[in-house]
Amino acid sequence: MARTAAPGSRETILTAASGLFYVHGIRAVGMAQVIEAAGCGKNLLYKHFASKAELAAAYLALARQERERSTTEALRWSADPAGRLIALVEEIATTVRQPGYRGCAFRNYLTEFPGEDDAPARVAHDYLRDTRRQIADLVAALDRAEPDVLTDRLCLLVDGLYAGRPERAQVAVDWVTELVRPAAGPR
Amino acid sequence: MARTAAPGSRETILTAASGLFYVHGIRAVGMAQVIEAAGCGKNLLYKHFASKAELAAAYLALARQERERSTTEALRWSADPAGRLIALVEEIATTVRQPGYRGCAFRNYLTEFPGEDDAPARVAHDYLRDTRRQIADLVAALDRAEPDVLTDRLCLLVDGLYAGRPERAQVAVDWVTELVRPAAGPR
DNA sequence: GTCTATAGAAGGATAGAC
DNA sequence: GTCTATCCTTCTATAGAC
Repeated sequence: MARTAAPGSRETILTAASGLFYVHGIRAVGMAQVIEAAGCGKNLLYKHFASKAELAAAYLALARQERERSTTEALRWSADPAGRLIALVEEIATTVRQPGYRGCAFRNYLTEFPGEDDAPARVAHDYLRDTRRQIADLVAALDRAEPDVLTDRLCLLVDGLYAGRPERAQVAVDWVTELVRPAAGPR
Repeated sequence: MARTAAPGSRETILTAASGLFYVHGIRAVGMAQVIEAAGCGKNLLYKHFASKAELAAAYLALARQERERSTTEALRWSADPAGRLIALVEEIATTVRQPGYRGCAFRNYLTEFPGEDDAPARVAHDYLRDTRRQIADLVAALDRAEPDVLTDRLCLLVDGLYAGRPERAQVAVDWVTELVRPAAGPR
């Protein structure tokens, strides 16, 4: 019988690539670097990922999975829409405060590859569209007047939170709390 | 006799490079592309700019000049701090709404070259620091309680405005107006 | 023998720099 | 124009597990 394929080699490569891509940017990282970090041969990498674009798409897809896992976990303890919106922003604030934080992977990709319409760009655009829709749905559930304005404001705030410094994370959380619980008492 | 250097050749090259850098990103544009767009020889480019990093630094310095020209022009008609803050954000909103808008050049650079500490990175960091300080100064002039919180909120809002879609530009302007003129009547 | 893996050479394009 | 270097990708050669 033939030699069995190494299990988990795809994950090993993808994990190595993800770390490098996020820290240094995708354009700055060469395939040789990924291969060295993964400790595999070139053939194996190209067997799992036909091109660098596909590897980048897989990197973003994995990032989405991790983001969604964190988000659903954060939303687990809040039942009402206002609490869920606060938890949503709190989770992003926690992410932003992490030591190695280097921006949103999806927004970073679209900045690194502007105007492109390949597989990773679609993953990035889909993620941004879906997360904004999630905010819109929660705002709609708040049953307030002018939900569109509040949705836009929260999206603006989230975009600023992702882009900004960790020092402003708490300010964003406090602000959202104030916005979705207007009569919540002193801040 | 030797031929005299073409006057304005530096500006021609820098203008060509700036357009390409902003639209496609700096990493995506090669020096050959800049040379072709500028319609000059390679030697002339390297006479004016010793390296691509220097050309990128000049591109960002030019972008800063243009931003500051627009900003001072926008602030010209407002004397009070609140009006100036609104005008500041209105000017950014106008920029964001322009057809070819592709993000803030300085923030884009820092995303394309993370962790770098070269000449263009310094230009970018200086610009961000100074613009944030400008907001802080205007907020201080408002003479309100908790100026730091309002400053952070405005910076958050501005970051979100730069990062987001043009459709949200008006929302940002309205929000700032509400923030700095709390009793300004119906929106 | 057969399959998978690594390692390295080589293709072809393009990069920045002189 | 040229030089060197590096990019992504492919192909070849070899070693090891079944």
